[in-house]
Amino acid sequence: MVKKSDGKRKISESTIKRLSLYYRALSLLEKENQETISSKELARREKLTPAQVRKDLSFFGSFGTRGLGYPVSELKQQISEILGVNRVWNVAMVGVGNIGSALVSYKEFQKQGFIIKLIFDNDQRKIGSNHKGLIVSDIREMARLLREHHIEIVILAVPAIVAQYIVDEVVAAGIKAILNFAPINLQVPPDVYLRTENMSMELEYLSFTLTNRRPPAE
Amino acid sequence: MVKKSDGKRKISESTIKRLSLYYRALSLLEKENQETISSKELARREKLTPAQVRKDLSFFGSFGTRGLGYPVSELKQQISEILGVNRVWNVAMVGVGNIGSALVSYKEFQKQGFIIKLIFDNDQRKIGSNHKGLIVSDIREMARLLREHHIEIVILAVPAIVAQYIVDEVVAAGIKAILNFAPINLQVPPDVYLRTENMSMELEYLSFTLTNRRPPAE
DNA sequence: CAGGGCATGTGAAACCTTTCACAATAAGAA
DNA sequence: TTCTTATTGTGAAAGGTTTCACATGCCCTG
Ligand SMILES: NC(=O)c1ccc[n+]([C@@H]2O[C@H](COP(=O)([O-])OP(=O)(O)OC[C@H]3O[C@@H](n4cnc5c(N)ncnc54)[C@H](O)[C@@H]3O)[C@@H](O)[C@H]2O)c1
Ligand SMILES: NC(=O)c1ccc[n+]([C@@H]2O[C@H](COP(=O)([O-])OP(=O)(O)OC[C@H]3O[C@@H](n4cnc5c(N)ncnc54)[C@H](O)[C@@H]3O)[C@@H](O)[C@H]2O)c1
Repeated sequence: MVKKSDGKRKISESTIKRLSLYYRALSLLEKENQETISSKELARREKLTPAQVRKDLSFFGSFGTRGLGYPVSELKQQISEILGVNRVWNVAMVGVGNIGSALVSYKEFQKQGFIIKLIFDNDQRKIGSNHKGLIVSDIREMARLLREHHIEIVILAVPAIVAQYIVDEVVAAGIKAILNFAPINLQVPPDVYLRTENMSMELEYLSFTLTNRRPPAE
Repeated sequence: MVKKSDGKRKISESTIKRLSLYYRALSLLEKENQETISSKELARREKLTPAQVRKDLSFFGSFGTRGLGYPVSELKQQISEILGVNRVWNVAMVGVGNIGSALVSYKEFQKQGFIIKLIFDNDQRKIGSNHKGLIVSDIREMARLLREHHIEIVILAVPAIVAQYIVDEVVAAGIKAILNFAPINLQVPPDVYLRTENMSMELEYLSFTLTNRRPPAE
């Protein structure tokens, strides 16, 4: 039994992120041919609590069997439907510099169904060159190409200074989902989903914990 | 007046992450020679609420002036002390592949005081080669070199399959802070701070929102 | 086919975070 | 100096998330 019809469930960001963790864990378990898994064991593997695992899953349905646990393959399939990763997403990369090229070369994204179809830059020396089988397109062709190739997700790896400008173009081209790597707060209309990956923030978080940690046993 | 002595304040992860945002915003404001900023304006710039900004800052002290706002340079300085970014951190990178090289080439980290001093790999073809002025060291020398160069933070950019093994070595070498890019849940002792940057999770989050978004006006 | 054991699913409680709302108060005007 | 205006700093309220605890119910054994 899967809850589908009640369209106004408010699922929290943390629940969705944990679904990603469950999905990854279940993929590994499936490879190991394990047939079922308990919330306890799944929690242990992802450093969570069993109650949290059960509560998260319960928002979407009842997938387990009392006394036994969850069927690995079936639950994985269910979560893939919830996350929308049971399909292929057409992705474009904008900015083929250090981080942009690294991401284009990363095969895991493709394996997970995020297929980078187009890559853009404004550097004449890069336009036309080949990156892992993809030809760098001119940024001036972006709006047209995004539409023609039915791109649904854009990854932004351009300098922060031009990021807002590019976002405006991307939004104007009808894109509704953007993953941004520039360390800047970008403005988008409410129907566009934006996630910003901020690596400096993670380093600063480590810096904070190192700085403010309890002094080692006085 | 700065709260310093009360050592058991529990500061939430989200507050710390927002401090990073404030810090970045204040750096920009300082460059624009703005002298003061209100919680209202700071909130607007980072898409937060004024109350949140004030509450966050109030955990650490009273930095503002009623009726006027916060002094930009002074607040920036205070936050840099809180985050521990008013100093230099010695960093090592393990794994000089796609993402590792991209991060080593990224000058912003150095500018922020996170200085990559050492880079490691186990690939004989890479060991000894030059990346942005740094020579790739043999992973077998890691424990010794980490100590000799007083490294405090390690960035992990190795394949997931070897990540736990490397973490164990890094921990054995006395490192207390690790930023991990491998999509795997790593085990560390309680006195070691680990942050994992999971880009697939962000793409899956976008996939979820695109899949489950309210259908556009029926 | 009955009973014990085990793990789910879930309200309720506990806990944590954000927002509200206003007294306090500094700056600048008059 | 006193008044006006603006904005902080912060308890209290509201809202959200996690954990607890247990009834429920399926599996497996005998
Ligand atoms: N390199 C990293 O490890 C890293 C880490 C965290 C964040 N970032 C962020 O990611 C972004 C890219 O970083 P990078 O190191 O790859 O920089 P980079 O300079 O190597 O790459 C940026 C690319 O964007 C292209 N570009 C510039 N303006 C453009 C435009 N108007 N249209 C299209 N393309 C344009 C450039 O030609 C270049 O190829 C930056 O915002 C940076 O802050 C990078
Ligand atoms: N490339 C990306 O965009 C990207 C994105 C997200 C996550 N990641 C993760 O980051 C990690 C690195 O990815 P990548 O694309 O750079 O891979 P890569 O294969 O290009 O680089 C990995 C590097 O680690 C080195 N290495 C392997 N075993 C080692 C060992 N035992 N000791 C020292 N070095 C060792 C390899 O020689 C190689 O240089 C992976 O875990 C990947 O899942 C990468």
